[in-house]
Amino acid sequence: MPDIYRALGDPTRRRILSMLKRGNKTQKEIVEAFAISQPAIKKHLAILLEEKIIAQEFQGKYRIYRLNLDSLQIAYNEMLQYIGDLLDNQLASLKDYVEKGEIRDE
Amino acid sequence: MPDIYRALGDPTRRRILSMLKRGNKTQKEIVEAFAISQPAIKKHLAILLEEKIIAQEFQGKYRIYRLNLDSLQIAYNEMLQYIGDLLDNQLASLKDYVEKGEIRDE
DNA sequence: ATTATATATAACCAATTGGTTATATAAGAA
DNA sequence: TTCTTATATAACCAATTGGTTATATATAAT
Repeated sequence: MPDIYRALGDPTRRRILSMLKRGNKTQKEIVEAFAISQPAIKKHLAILLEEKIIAQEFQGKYRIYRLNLDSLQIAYNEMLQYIGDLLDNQLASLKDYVEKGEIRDE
Repeated sequence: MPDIYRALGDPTRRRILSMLKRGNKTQKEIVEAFAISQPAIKKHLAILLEEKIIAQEFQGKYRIYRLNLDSLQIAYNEMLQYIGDLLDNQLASLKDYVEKGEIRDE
């Protein structure tokens, strides 16, 4: 199982995910957006890949990274559920409700 | 700021929180529920305290631990917001909606 | 006062993390 | 082919983590 806590447990990794939210990026583009070295970024990407939060595409000498929305969604649901339970939050069930389509905004 | 990812990043700590959900516990009770040593549990509790996810009460020779629901709620909201944004999830705003009281189930 | 119990602390260990610099490899451009 | 660029890998480092055992301290009970 992907460990979402590990994946999101670092602020640099969270910033990388936010970048990818706004569009797929090559490793070079990501490296340039940060003040740390290429190998350091590479390690963060490796962890995000390992936890299946992002995916990689090979295109010539480039590596193109994108969010893996499916597994993010699954991880999100689990966290929502776990912390929601701790808080006796009805949001988790409300969420199911929304997802089943009973509430639509379109 | 409390680091919720650090706090929840370990399965033993998540189990401790689930225990505390069902009622306040002394350190001894927590130790007895796990197969690891008292100092190991102590360290987990120290991290949870540090991140303000739990609170401690001194009662004679006992230490009584309880969930800190306030900071859990804040951390929860932040995570909800952050990951929700990544997913273009309307849940965050829906959540505000619920919290403002426009939806009631009682 | 002694003993038992709950918690705290110290010292240690192996693995992981987040960074570095230096260098190798792969692909594209001149 | 040579040069440049993008990525990968290796070796290193300090700090953190998650565990251990042994021991100290504080409180309560006999």
